[in-house]
Amino acid sequence: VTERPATPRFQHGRRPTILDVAAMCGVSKSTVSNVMRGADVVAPATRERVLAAIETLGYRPNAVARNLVQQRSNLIGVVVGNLDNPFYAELVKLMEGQASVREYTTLICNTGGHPEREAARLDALLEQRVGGLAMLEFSGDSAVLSKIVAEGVPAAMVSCWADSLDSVSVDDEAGAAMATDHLVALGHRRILHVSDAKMEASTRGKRMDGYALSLRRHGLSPGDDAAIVWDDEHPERAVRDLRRALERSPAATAVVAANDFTALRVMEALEGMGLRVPRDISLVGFDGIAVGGLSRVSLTTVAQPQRELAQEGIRILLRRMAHGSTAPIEHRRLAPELLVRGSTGPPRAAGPAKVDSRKAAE
Amino acid sequence: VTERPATPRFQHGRRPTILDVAAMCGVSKSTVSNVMRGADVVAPATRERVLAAIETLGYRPNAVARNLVQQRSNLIGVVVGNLDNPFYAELVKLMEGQASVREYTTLICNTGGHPEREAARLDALLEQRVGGLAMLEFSGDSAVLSKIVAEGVPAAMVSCWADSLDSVSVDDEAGAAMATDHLVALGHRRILHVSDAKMEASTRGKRMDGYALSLRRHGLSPGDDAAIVWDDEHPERAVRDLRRALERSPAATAVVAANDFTALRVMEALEGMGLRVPRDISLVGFDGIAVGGLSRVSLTTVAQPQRELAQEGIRILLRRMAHGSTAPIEHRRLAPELLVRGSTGPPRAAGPAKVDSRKAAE
DNA sequence: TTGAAAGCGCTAACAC
DNA sequence: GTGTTAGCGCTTTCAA
Repeated sequence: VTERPATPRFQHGRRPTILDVAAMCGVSKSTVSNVMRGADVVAPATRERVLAAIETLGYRPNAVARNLVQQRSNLIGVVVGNLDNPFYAELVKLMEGQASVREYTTLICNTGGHPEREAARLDALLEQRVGGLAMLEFSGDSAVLSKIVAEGVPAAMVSCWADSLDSVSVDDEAGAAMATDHLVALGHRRILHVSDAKMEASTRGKRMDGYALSLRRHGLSPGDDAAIVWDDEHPERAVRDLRRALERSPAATAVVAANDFTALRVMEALEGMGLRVPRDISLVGFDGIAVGGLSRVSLTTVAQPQRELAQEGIRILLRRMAHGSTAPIEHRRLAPELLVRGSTGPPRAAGPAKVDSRKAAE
Repeated sequence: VTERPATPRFQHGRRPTILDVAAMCGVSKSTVSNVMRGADVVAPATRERVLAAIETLGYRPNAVARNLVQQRSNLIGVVVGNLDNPFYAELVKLMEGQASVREYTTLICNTGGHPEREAARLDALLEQRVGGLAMLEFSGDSAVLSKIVAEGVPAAMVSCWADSLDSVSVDDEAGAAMATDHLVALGHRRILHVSDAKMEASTRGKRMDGYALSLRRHGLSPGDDAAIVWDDEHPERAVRDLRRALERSPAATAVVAANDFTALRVMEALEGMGLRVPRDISLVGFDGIAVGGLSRVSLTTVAQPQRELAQEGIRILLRRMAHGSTAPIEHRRLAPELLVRGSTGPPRAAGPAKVDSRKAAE
C-alpha cells in the first residue's frame, strides 16, 4: 500500500483544483472561492497570496462544477437551420459576439432544417442545462416547441416566430410586400413567388402573404402557377415549375424569392435557361446577405437589420433568463429595408422573352 | 415551520433528478443510472418500471453532473476565425455534423482573427472542460498555442497548422503553385499576389511560397510590388497598392489571391477600377466556396476538400481524445484541386488595359 | 475575515 | 440484480 504524500498530490494530467490552491497558500477553499468570485471580504494580503498560488499552479476554475452547484449555466444554445446560408452564418457570428461580451458561451447547433435533427440537437442542449436558448430558424415542429415550453428553459426566437415565446424578427409580410410593390411599380404584372422548402413554415407563410397582399392591393392576382417551392434537394422540380410559368402566356416577368439564398439559385436557373436578369426577368430576394452586394451579383433585396436582430435577440433572451416566466411575452418587430440593386428593372418593352429550350432542357 | 412532504418534493421549476425517478419506482438511484447508461445488468421488469417513471416524470439526465463525475465531457470546442467567410461557415457546419453523429456537442467560438479574443474564447472553452478542441483558423499566437499545450487538452488543427499538434489541411504550397502555374500556362508573366491580413500566418506564408515557387520554376520573379495584403478593415490600402501595380509598366495581368473571400473583394476592386475580369485581368482564388461557383461570379479557384477536412478533423481529434498524449503527432495533408472557371483567361493580346482613373479614384 | 460543512446530480466501485 | 457509498470541484450558508 502506497502512502499519500502530504504535499499537494499532483498526479500526471490532473488539473489543479481549488483545493490545491488552498493548500498551497494555507487557506481554506472558501477563501480561494471568495477571491475567484471577487467577493470583497478577503483581506488584501490573503488575496495576494491566493492570486500568486493561482498563477504558479496555473489554476483554472471548473465551470462544470460551478454550473452544477449554481444550478444554472453560462451556456446559451443557438439552434440554426442552415449555416450554409450566409444570412444565418452572419447572424450566428453576431449573436456569438453579443453573448461573449456578456460572458456567455454559445453552443451552436446546425439542424439542416430537419425536425428530427432539431429535436435531437435540442435534447443535447437541454442535457447540458443551457441557461437559455436562441432559435434562429425553426422548423415549426410542435414537438420541439412543446419540449421547450415543457422544459421551461428561457428561449427567444430570432428572425423567426412562435406565439408562446419571446421573439425578434422583421416584419416579413411588410417586407415581402415591399419587394412586390417595387416590381409592380416598375411595371410588372405577372410576378411569381419562389419559396424555400427549408425555411421555417410561419416565416415562409408570412412572406407569401405579403407578396399576395401586395398583388391584391394592385388589383393583380398571383395566378395558379405562381407559387413555386425551391427544394435544394430536388432543384429540378422548381426549375420545371419555373420554366412552365415562363412559357405560359402571358409570361411572368418577375420573381419574388422568399430569401436571398433561394434568389441566387433562381438567378442561376433563369440564366441557365438563357434568360437575362433583369433584362428578361426581374428578381428580388430577402435577407440582405453580403454576396448579394457584389457588383457581379447585384441582387435587389429586402434587407434585415442583422446587427439589431442579434443585439435584440440576446437582450430579450437575457431578460427572460433573468425574469423567468413571470415577464410577459415580448415580440419585437423590426423594419426591413428595400435595397434596390441591379436585379430588377422594367419588364421588356418588346414582349416576353423566349426561354431557350435547348439550355432549359439540360 | 412547514413540514416537508414525504412524496417526491416538486418545487416549482425544479427539474426531476435521478432520485425522483428512483423514488417513484422504489429502486435506488444506481439502478436508474444503470438503466440510463444501458448497463445490461438490470432485470427486464425493473428496467420497464424505471423507463415508465422516466417517461411520466419527463426526466432528462443532467450532463453537467455526469461530466463532473466522469472528469470529461462530450463537448468539443470549435474555434473559428471568421464565420463570415463561407469557407469556414461551411466547414463548421460539416464538423458539427460529424461531431453530433458521434454524440458530441460542439461549442463554436468566433474569434474575428484577433489573438486576444482567441485567447479569451479559448479560456471559456477550457473552463467548460471541453473534451477536445478543433482550431479551424488560428492566429498563430504562441500564447494561445502554449496554453493549449500546457493544458494538455486534445486538439486538432483543421485547415491550419501547428507543429506540435495534430492537423489536417491541404497542401497550401502546392495549391498556390497550381493556381500560379495555371496563369503562367495561359501566358501571364506579371502576376500579383494578394493575401488576407486575417488569415493565419503559416498558411498565408505557405500560399505565398507556392506562388513564388511557381514563378521561379518558370523563370519569372514576383517583382517588388507584387505582394499585396488585403486588410478588410483598411481595404483602401490594398486597393491603392493594387492600382499602383497595375499602372506600372509592364502592367500585371493576373492576380493570385490567398483565398476566395479575398478574391471576391479583389474582383470587386478591379471591376471598380474599370477593369474586366478575365478580359483585362485574370484572377484565381483559393478554398472553393460555394458562391464562387455561381455563373455570375465564376471564380477560378483551388478548391479544398471540405467534407474530407471535416471528417478527418473529427477523426483525428477523437483519436487524440482516446489515446491522450501517447500517440505520435499526426499531420494529414490532402490534395487541393484546381477548378478552372471564368475568372481566368489569356492576357490581353492588345497590350495591358488602362485603369479607369476616374473610377479608381472613388 | 476566514473556515467548516452541506450539498448540486451523477457515476462507479463494491457490498449484499 | 440491486443498494450503499464515496466522491467529482465548486458555491454558499453559518459559525468561529
